[in-house]
Formats: sequence, C-alpha cells, structure tokens
Amino acid sequence: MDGLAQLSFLVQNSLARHATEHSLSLVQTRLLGILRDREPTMNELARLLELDKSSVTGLIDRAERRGLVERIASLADRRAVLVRLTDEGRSLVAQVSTLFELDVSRMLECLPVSDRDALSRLVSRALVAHAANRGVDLFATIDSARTAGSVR
Amino acid sequence: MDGLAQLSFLVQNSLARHATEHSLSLVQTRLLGILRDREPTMNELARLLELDKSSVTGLIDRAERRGLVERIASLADRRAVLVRLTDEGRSLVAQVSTLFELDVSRMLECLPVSDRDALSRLVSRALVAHAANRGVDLFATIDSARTAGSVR
DNA sequence: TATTGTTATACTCTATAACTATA
DNA sequence: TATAGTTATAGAGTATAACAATA
Repeated sequence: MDGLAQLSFLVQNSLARHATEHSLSLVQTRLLGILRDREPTMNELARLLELDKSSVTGLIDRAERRGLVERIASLADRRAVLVRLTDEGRSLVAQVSTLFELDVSRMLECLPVSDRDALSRLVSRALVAHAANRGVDLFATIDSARTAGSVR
Repeated sequence: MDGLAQLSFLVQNSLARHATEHSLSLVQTRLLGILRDREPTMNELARLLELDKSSVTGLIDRAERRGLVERIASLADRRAVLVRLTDEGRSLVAQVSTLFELDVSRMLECLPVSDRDALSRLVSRALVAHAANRGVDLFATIDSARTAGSVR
C-alpha cells in the first residue's frame, strides 16, 4: 500500500543520486542502460524510452557532445541512424550501475535471508500477476521498467 | 533484487501517467501532495522538495498562474510567503491521488490476501531496518519519500 | 505515400548568481 | 550581517509541427 510508494521513492532516489554524482540525469542513465546490450535506431530508442523522436534527437545530441554515445549510419536503411555506447559511456554506466546495485543490496541486507527470499518471491509474483492481468498494455510498461531498470 | 527496481518503475509510471492525464508534472503532483496537509513557506517547500529556492519560485509561479495554489503573506515574518492549495488544486490532487491508489491496490489484488499481508510486513520491515541502519542521512530520504508518496 | 530523422519553436524544470526587503 | 524570496540567465528535457531524405 503506502509502503510500496515509499519503497519506490527510495529506489528511485538511490538511482537519481548516483546519476547526479556522475553528472547524469535519470533519462541519460536510462539511455546508457539500454545501450549496454543493444545498438538501436533513434526510432527504437523513442519507443523504449517512451519519448517523441524529436526528444530523442536532443537527448542523443547532448550525450554525443559529451562523448558518451555515437551515431552510426545504418547499412540496412539509409534513412536510419544507429546509436552506440562509446567506451567512456560504457565505463560511466558501469560505475553508476554498480553503486546503485550496492544500494539495493544494502537495503535488502537489513532483512534476514529468509525474509529476503520471501520478499523476492512475492515481488515477482506481484509483477507477473499484474502483467497477466493487464495484458498487452502492461507489457509495454513492464518492458520499459525492465529496460529502465536494467541500468539496473 | 532486480524485481524491486522493476516494481519501483511500475509505481512511478502509474503516478506519472495519472499526473500527465491531468496536465501535471511529477513535481507539481508532489507539490500539491505536500500542500494537502500543510501551508509551508517557500523555504520549507524548497527543503521538502529538495530544490533550490529559485526553482520553487518558478514552480509556484506556474502553479499559481493555473489557479492551483496561492501565495499568502506571512504575519509572523514579513519576509516570508506561505503557500496554500486552492479549492481547484485540492480537487485536482484528490483525483490523481485516487487513481494512483486504485492502481496500486489493483496491483496488490493480484496477490492472495495472505501474500499481500506478508509483502506489506516485509516492506515496512525493510524500510524500518534501512532507516535505522543509515541514521540521519536516511531520515531525510525517507521523509522526502513519505511526503512525495503522500500524494500518496 | 509512408517512414526516419532533424529543425524550429515553446514550455517546464532546474541551478547559480545577483538583487531587494526584512530580521 | 544573515535570511526569505525574486529576478536574470543558462541549460536539460519534453512535445508539436514542418521539413528533408529515403523507402
């Protein structure tokens, strides 16, 4: 109930804090997280981030200016542009991701192992049940949560 | 573990979605949520929202222009300005809050009652343990989570 | 014609620095 | 002198609409 909201703010705060410490916004961090295992087109990025394509243009402009990502012409479709993480971008997202995971781990370590397992089981059950309940609609949300959370 | 991150994004997405449907940003929604049971000064708002005071000036400017809040001269300190929710603002935050609570409830209804109770118990235990573990530092975060979450 | 991406424009949100008025 | 708040300015993030190039 209310605890879930509190918990979600704790998790988000942790992510936001570590992002800010590395001069990243939440969106930039989500972007880099997505790019860790993909080289999507601008269009795909817009869908993954649930943003307008023009917003993604600006987002990539700024990230490219900082040397975190690079644009690559697609060979398959000459209209399309692929986005790739640079070494610097990869290193940066790895740092933020490590700190964030550490935070979540520390939060969970407050619980005895048995509770931790139970919590993990209940959370996945809630996620699965929720997804099943809402069908397609929710799959989009879950996917965006996963990719966003894959920061992680 | 990773599920917690996913869950937090689900909760945040729900809040963001209902806020957007009512032409509110997340920050505006947090603002209105805070004002439901308080009439803070600009300075106190800056602390509660963890923003610079100049950011709060702009935030209140825009909310006031929309008729959601009003500035009131403080009688105690002639430098200070109190911020109060208007009837329209109160009605708006009530709508968003209701829809959000409904979402969270629906998500929890996917679980059998016994699991729901267990989850609730574990989440509060994690929050309490976490707070105790980090001391003052975390109290600030928890408080901001609570006030933000009191949207709720 | 439809799709991919960029540009132009406008608004919100945020911070820093300089300022005014009051304490 | 210190504090409360505003203003000026700059930059990120977002969307809509118009556009170019390609499919």
